[in-house]
Amino acid sequence: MPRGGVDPRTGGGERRREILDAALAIADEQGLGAVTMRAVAARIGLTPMALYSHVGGKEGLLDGIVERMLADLLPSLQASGSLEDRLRSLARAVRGLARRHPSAFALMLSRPSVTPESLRELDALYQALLDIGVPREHVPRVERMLSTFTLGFAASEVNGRFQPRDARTSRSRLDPDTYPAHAALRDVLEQKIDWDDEYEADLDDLAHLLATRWSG
Amino acid sequence: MPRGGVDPRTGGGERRREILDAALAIADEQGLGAVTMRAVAARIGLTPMALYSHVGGKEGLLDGIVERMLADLLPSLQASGSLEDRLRSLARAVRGLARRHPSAFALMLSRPSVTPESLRELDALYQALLDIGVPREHVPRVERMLSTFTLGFAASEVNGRFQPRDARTSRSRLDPDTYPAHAALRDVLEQKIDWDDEYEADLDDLAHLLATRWSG
DNA sequence: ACCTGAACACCGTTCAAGT
DNA sequence: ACCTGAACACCGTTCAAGT
Repeated sequence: MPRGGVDPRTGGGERRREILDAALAIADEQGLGAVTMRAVAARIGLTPMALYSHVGGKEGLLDGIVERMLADLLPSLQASGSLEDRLRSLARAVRGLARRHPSAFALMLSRPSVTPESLRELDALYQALLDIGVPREHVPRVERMLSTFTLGFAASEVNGRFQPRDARTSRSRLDPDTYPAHAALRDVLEQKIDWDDEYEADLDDLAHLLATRWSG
Repeated sequence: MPRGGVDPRTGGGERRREILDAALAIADEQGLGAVTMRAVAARIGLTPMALYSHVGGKEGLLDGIVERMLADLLPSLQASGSLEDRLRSLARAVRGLARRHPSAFALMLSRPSVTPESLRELDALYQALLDIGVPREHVPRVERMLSTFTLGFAASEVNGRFQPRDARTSRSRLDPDTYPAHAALRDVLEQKIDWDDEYEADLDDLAHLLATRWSG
């Protein structure tokens, strides 16, 4: 084992960045399944084996993709405005990230992020929650709750979990006896959904929660 | 194309169930990556090609795994007690499902579920939200918000997103100048987290939201 | 330090054939 | 209807070798 050497999974360098950008581009164009050591290498004119010293292997390659995506969120942290505006700005940035990288975004919910960039983002979130008045001992938990919802919504949207393939047609033809609530909500369920509006309404609800939970 | 035939991806039968159970068992024992057409076939003494008439291919196999997991949630719907108790019971069942099938659970966030079982679960949820007093036009959105959080929390927990590999050691050694909020929360961040407690606290928050949002 | 080339043990899936 | 067997075009990774 290369004990004294540089960790092959995190070693910096331009080549590493070039590799990760190629992997992300392939994911965007052809899906995560097309992100292959061979395909990534070919896109930048290398042999598959050349990647190993830069990303360590397939798993390291996927970790690196998450790292690159998180870097995209940094600018939204410098947004000005009220605290709530900055939280909303970050939440919107997460959703925008999911729409830019719909296939790769799934990785965000499955891999812990411990890069310096993500920690800075986390720190800004902690500070915002403290300033809003969330009790110290609840701050990490509330951050996890908000990030879980934010990531989960974006992932659900881009993965199509919210849009069953035959939703509008079959949902209206459900048997009212076995699915009474569907029948009662039939007109609501047949409405076309604007996901921008839905997301903003969810953020309103969460802001309401933060505003009322520890004030009464 | 077999236009008049039975859809190969949804065709019932004991063999299909046997195949899906084998796939889920392999996912539980060796991870989702080990769920291979060849491995699943071998476990029940078949040739890989024999699976195609029952699940339609690799994608259909993964859809089937979701179908089998959702079936596990049904019993929790018959729970008695108050409406809030039944919602909490379902939320706990989702988390329990994730812990029984940590590897396969990731599929739940990426695939829309339109099987009859999942629709019945959805119907019960709609009814509960209506009874609680959520306005008709908000019910589908609130259901999506709650299910997104519930699935996202369970997925984050079992995937390790909440537990960065070197969390307790490195988090306490962060530079206070670049990570001021982490420094301010240092004692809180060093506490050991009980995920049962955290989940219940989150459910309390969401119940608070439902109780206050449309009453004032 | 960085990269290549050949080889190994795997994949999912098509196709023609059996009963 | 259900299953098999051989074949095809892929994978990630090891290893020995080059510069």
